[in-house]
Amino acid sequence: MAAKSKLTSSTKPPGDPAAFAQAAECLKTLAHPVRLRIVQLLLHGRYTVGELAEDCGVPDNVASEHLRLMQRCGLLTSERDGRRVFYQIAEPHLEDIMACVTSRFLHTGK
Amino acid sequence: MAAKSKLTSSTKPPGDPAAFAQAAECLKTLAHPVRLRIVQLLLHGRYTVGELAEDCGVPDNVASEHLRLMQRCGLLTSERDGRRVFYQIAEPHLEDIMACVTSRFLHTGK
DNA sequence: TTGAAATATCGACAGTTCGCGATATGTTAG
DNA sequence: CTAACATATCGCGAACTGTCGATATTTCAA
Repeated sequence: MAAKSKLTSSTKPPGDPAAFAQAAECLKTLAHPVRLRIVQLLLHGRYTVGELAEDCGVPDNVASEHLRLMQRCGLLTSERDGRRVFYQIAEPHLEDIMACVTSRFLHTGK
Repeated sequence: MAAKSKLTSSTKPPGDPAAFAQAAECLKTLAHPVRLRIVQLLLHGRYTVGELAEDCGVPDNVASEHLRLMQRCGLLTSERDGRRVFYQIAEPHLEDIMACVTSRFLHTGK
């Protein structure tokens, strides 16, 4: 049964490769300056595509694509109101993750 | 002075674009299945390049490149011991972020 | 010294991502 | 109806990423 020598590990945490793949995809979706900013904004209020685009300094269609990406990933949901579309946070853990990111990079804490 | 109408926001969180760019780069570095697994392992113990490579199911040189990426980003540091090289966590916030990721994707909690 | 082990580096390739311009869809007003 | 507005989608090209094979470096052992 070939007991592979365990050199340094005391106990290795279990890790389902598929779960890591999924987590990586989700993080990759988040790992973009504009998308991070969008998430931060949506955690604090309700915004239309155009408002998000303007704040981020990108054209509307670019913002729309970022939003679609995050929606496909399950991070956001959208809701139409007349001609406008409002996006909102769908994944509760985004708040925790953004808190980590914020406390590290935008030492907004304090 | 064109007071731009604030439609939906109550108060927008401040956001330094450069900070978001840096955060995004850091997250992007983390956003890879192998690198996530490596970080998880290093949070629990001390491993050589070869051990990490074997656990992740990738050739040694590939693991080495992933480690170098994370080192360049400031996430890890390395320490030589004979022919082996041990990597370790350099960025304290990695523990928090991995906790978020773990609780979402590897509901190892409970 | 020579050889083998552990890790690192390099060049090249396929695959992906990003942002753009143009166009398409959907909605409201006149 | 038509026109204007808000958002979404498509195709393209430039830039980047991940992986591989081959080679280089460092270290130990005999």
